[in-house]
Amino acid sequence: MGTELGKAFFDRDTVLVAKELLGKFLVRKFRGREVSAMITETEAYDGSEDRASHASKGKTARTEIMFGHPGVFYIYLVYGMYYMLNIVTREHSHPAAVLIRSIQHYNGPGKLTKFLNIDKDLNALPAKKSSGLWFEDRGVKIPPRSIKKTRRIGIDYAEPIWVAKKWRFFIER
DNA sequence: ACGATGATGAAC
DNA sequence: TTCATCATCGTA
Repeated sequence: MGTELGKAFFDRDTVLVAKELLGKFLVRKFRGREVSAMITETEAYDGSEDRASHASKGKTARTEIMFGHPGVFYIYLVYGMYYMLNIVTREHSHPAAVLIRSIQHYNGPGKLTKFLNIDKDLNALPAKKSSGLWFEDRGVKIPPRSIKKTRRIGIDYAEPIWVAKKWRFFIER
């Protein structure tokens, strides 16, 4: 079908990875069924200085995954009911990740994880077929002019300099 | 505008 | 051990 994205893809600049994930496919194999959808919206969280990032609290039981190897899923529960899907970027010890905010036909990070049956069971697993969740390049090219960037969503508690970063990317429809 | 609903991190 | 907060969403 497509080319599976390996560790090297994620071992790069977080903002670049967030941008390049647009147009790539998220593939989920669960209970014998395979479902896939194109990624349409992402957000970058980079470094422990980024006050919008969980990594700004330092290394804790929850956030240590962000300090680990690239290409590993970081999944957590928010508001008691929605799982957020992140993929770790950059080299080991540099905490960073990209939040997958939307896939085609499912707008919103909580809705896409529900649709793809993604929960904490996948937390800390690498993005590869044997994990049941992975990324594929299927040759879709998103023209640069149709990539929009804005501030990130739901992080207004952070300091203005971090709120102002235009690290949310999406494909204009 | 707000409540659902539970894990997390910080305070005590 | 308690408390406020939260990378959201559906209903209003």
